[in-house]
Amino acid sequence: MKGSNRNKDHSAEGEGAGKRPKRKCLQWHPLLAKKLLDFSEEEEEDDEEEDIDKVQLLGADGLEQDVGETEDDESPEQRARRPMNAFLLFCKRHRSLVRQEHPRLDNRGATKILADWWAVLDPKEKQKYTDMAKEYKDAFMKANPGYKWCPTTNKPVKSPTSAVNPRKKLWAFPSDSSRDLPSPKKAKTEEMPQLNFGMADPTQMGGLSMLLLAGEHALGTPEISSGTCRPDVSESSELRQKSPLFQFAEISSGTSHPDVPSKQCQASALFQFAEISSNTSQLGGAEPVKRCGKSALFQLAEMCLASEGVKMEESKLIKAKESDGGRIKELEKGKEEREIKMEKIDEARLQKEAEFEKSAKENVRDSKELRNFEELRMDDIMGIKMEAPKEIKKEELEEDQKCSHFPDFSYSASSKIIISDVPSRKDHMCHPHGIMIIEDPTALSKPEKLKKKKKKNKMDRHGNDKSTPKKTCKKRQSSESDIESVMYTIEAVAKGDWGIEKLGETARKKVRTSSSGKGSILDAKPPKKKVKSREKKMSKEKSSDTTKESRPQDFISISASKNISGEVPEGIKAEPLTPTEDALPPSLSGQAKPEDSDCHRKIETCGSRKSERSCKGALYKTLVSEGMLTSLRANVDRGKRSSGKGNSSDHEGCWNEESWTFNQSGTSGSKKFKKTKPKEDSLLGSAKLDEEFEKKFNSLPQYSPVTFDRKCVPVPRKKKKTGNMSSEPTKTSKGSGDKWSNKQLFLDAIHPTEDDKPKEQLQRSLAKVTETGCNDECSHNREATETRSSTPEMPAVSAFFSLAALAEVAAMENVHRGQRSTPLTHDGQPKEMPQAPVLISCADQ
DNA sequence: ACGAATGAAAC
DNA sequence: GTTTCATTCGT
Repeated sequence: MKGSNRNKDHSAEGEGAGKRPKRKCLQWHPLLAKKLLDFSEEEEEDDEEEDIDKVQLLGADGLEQDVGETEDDESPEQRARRPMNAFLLFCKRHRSLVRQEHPRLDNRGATKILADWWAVLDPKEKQKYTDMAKEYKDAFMKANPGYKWCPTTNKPVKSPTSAVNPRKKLWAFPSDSSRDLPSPKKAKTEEMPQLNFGMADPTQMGGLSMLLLAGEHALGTPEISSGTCRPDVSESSELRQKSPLFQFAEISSGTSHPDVPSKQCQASALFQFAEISSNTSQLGGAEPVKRCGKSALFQLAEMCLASEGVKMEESKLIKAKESDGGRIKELEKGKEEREIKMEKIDEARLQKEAEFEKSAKENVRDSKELRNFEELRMDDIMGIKMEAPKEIKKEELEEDQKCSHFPDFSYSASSKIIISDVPSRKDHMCHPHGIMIIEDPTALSKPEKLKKKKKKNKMDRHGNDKSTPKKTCKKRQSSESDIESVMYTIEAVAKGDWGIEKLGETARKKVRTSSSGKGSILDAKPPKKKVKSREKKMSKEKSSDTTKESRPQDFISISASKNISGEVPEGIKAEPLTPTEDALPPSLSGQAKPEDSDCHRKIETCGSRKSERSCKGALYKTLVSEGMLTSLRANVDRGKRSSGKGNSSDHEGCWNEESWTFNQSGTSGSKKFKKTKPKEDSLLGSAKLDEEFEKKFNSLPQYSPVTFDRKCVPVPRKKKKTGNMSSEPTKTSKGSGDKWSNKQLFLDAIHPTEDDKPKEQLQRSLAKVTETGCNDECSHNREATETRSSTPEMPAVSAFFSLAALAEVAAMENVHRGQRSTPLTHDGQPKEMPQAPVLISCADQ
């Protein structure tokens, strides 16, 4: 939160501030705000017409707004920014990566690099950006019919009132100014979003504003929406066909759909998505909104609490106390019941897991595993829900399931990231199953982990890796994270106003504060991304806990990020844990995973049991030595900074933040929804547009620097050496693959502008890690991986690490940091290389 | 504010 | 063809 807004946008809110805000756009006045509130309250469903009238009135008051389509000219405020072109989109998406690599580079330099990358970029990939740009443009135009790109030569514009906007924006745009605002930028301002929101709507929104309000209102009050909405959605057909963005634009503009009511009901895919993820309410707008919302969230909260409780117990066992305890204790108090629940759940999970493992073992194939895993997960979820609900009434449960279930499913499909073993050997090493699933919902782990993790983990690690009861571990892990997640959830709820009664006390507090009135709804949006992600995560989190035997620590969250935007990185978990350790028959293990794991550990004890830990340790050491951790950290920090924005692409940021979630959920999710139920409401016109935009934006592929690097090896940035690039299409494209490939996580070494050394080192180290001690298979596999480096000599510049591995490392790092010394690695040489160029990027489709 | 890049649009 | 501006942020 904090970081994000600083940029330009504040202007909006504090118009007074005067800062530099680029644009003033129509500003939002406090007065307006009031009005806004009123409106929201009063009507939710009034017809558009009325709304419009009101709007007009408002407009009159506050500003002039011409709703008219014609373009008007002058309104200074409006300023919609022209849509970004493909290259800009690309820049936006990758700039952070570039910056990471080259921290010192100024933007210009970064831009150059980006240009180079762009030049090198595979046409196919480029096309994606182009298409996105086009789509966005179309949507934008639709929303702003009269919009002219250029003020025409005359650009009197600036001069006139130039004062206002620093930057640009002069032209007018026609009708719905509202939309303009939403332009990507604004939307971004994460924090202020509310403000922005408000700003836009009241005055100049025109009909749209009303719609938006109504929509928002609806959100706030599920019942209404539910009543009005129709499940079917007549509109859907049309809408569906169009891209969400487009639809959104239409809706917002009011052009296309006459039906007010339906609109209200239907939220844009994005919106829906968010809602769903949040569990809040209106799932489909369709039905039983209320219950759904609550239940899932609620359950989640409970789960968290429960886990917390468990954790506490364990922790006690381990060590009597923790400094943090206070909070936890409170939670604990009431939560015993939950604990019980958790236990049950756990049991169920265990069983399932066991089954899963078996199946997994049997099926070496990734695909199979994946499937199984997913299924399993689903089952788990189901089971959990089923069981958990005891308290909850059956009816609610059922509904919840419907609601949540569906969403979950979709999410899981879309949002989960599954990494197959194949790609990354390393993963295998650590995780027998080899399949990693990253769930968005994972939110759990991160935040808390930090705090607690450090403490606890230390303890655990020190003392008993093994000793700790399996359960505990798991629970613990989840628990810790859970708490955090809960907290987040709470916040989210607060913002969003979801009704979460039960959440912990803590939650309430927060909620209260934030949720005040209608505004709250609005508020919710701003944070949208975060909220969404969290929500999503929440829904699933439980499932993630599964790892039983393994120790919690293993999981990793890439905690570092935690602070970041507060989002949750989510947990990344490696489910599989260690078959090797306990029960796997050698034969089975031999097949695939175990060995891999062995590879990792090579350093420590190759032979005996290679626990994941050892692998981790090895990895950690390597990373530390190479300075990779440092770079990761840096990235994380960077991520914090930019956290709000969509582009957060940064590694950690990625996962943590939206990127991951977003992406996944975004594209696929939205689409699904759309198709399924297209609801697009007019609700938040602009907001949606933005959201859609962001969603899409996030879904755009992000390429690891390595990719580009390879392409252009030697040259200095300046000219694009097209030659090289062209030759090496390598993998850039591959990332685009639809399936999991998209989601693969690449850990790449980025070469510093000109420095090759680091890179080489990194590579070497990576190779070491991977191969050392490994059987042939390991290396073999590695090669097999998509990544194969183009040049045989450099093994793999980009090595794939499993998320789990990374997470583990991160966890270690945290510990390390906390203690100052690396616990695991005694010798660990935590030296930090200035900037080890390591990037983790996720490519989505 | 400026600039670095690319691209789209309006000249 | 040229001019504007879209994004990003360190100077």
